[in-house]
Amino acid sequence: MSYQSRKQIILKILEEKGEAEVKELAQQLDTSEITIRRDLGTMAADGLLFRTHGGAMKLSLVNQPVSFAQKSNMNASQKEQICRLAAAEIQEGDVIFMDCGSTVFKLCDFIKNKRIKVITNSLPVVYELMNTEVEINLVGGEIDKERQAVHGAVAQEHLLRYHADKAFVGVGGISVANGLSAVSEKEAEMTVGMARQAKTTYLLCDASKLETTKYLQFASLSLIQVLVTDETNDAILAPYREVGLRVLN
Amino acid sequence: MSYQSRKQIILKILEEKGEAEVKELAQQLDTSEITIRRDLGTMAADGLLFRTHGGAMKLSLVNQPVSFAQKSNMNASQKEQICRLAAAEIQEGDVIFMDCGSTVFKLCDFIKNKRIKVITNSLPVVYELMNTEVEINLVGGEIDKERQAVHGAVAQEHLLRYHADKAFVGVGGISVANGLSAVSEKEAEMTVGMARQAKTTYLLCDASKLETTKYLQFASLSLIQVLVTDETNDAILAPYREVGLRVLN
DNA sequence: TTGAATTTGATTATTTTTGAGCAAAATAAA
DNA sequence: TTTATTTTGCTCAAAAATAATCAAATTCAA
Repeated sequence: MSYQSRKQIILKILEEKGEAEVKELAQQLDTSEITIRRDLGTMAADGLLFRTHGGAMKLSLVNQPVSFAQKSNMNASQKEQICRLAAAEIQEGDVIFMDCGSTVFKLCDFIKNKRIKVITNSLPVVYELMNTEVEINLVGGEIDKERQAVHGAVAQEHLLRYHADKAFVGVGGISVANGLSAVSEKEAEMTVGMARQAKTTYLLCDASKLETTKYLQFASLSLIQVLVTDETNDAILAPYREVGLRVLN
Repeated sequence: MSYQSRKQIILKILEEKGEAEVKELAQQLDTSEITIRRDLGTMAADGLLFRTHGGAMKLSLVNQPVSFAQKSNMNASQKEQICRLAAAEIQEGDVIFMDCGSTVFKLCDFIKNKRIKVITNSLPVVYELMNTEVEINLVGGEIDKERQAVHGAVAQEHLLRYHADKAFVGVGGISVANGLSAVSEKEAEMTVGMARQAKTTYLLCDASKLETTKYLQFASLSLIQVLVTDETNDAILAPYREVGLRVLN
């Protein structure tokens, strides 16, 4: 049996079991341990597996990339509903902004198969869309590790280069009286930046944020054009409609 | 039986079984082993199959695309040695460029605990440094999914805003006669951009790339100041020293 | 038919692959 | 830590596969 054949079998075994020992492989492939060791050596050099003492492991078990654990599992069903509504607004060929909020992140699931261009400052969004049809443009600048996103002056200037059909943004709080508010200046800055460069700005906002105000009030309601929410109580939504907002729910 | 008829049968057998041995084929086609070897040789040259020792395999079994993760694990120990040398050059407080090569990526392991600032266009580098002390600045622009990196005109302009103490870059090939060469215009552009904005440019280059030239020749040796390599043969390295390069090995 | 070109097979030399033994290194155990 | 065990890397030799060379057989075209 040739090296190539053994290689296929070893990879298959690793794929199934995750790891394997030299002895075990030698027995299964009916060859000597030294041959297996040599095989594992070259395969490790080719980056096909991770060599351990006494055996080998599947690569993905060793160097798994940072997983972007999103807080997006909170209120998952509400967020999904909001994103379903938002995604329905997106046309093939659109250029859209997506900011770094957890609700906006969920939108990824609904646009993976659309042929659109996404401009974002959110690393989880980039990661999520990496293996899809979507073209991605990443905002450059300093990375805010806490938010897993790019913020700052250079990021703002980067935004100015682009114009998009739609911007999808999140927010800390929204109220008819006080407009939009945020918990972070950075996020507020990015929200404003994207909204200014987009024809239409969609605010994705679950019911718990309606009629709340966070510490930083940063823009009036006129910054956005569409409010997408899971709130069903028309008494709460009516005032937003009255000031000219389109409301999707 | 003619070569053409044997060729059809061999291809059919490979299609069914995935692989076959010379002996086995000689028996089935009622001919000598040397003839089969000759057949397999020409067929492999024509790209119809993959030649193994003792036989042949179907191409689809062998030609799997190599991912970035695999590339970065190829020749891992050489790359580690190179990166250890490179990392020793980095001082606390430095601002450094890192490009999107797989050798440069390995440098991440050695700088995680340094208090430095990294400017990069490589997403794997960003992910790898996300949970470390390192401050990260991400080059903005269009994402090249194949290379998992940012490239293009906007990325170039982004680079111009920054100056760094050191740039750590990879390359497709390097030779005293032809200078630096690459397999992709995008990578070459980024390499030049980083080198121009850095006081000192370090080329991380494993021995296999020394004295090779890839299809795109994009800069002379004067672009870089330091060559970091695992090559130990001074006869090969001497010419680089003679033209004024500092060589670390 | 003749003769040139091609294909095939045999023989030998070279290369590649494999396995064994032993010292060095790494891991586990005390 | 020290000691014992396992695993590995190394060199060398045997075996297998291959390449190279040359001769025989076949094919093809006048």
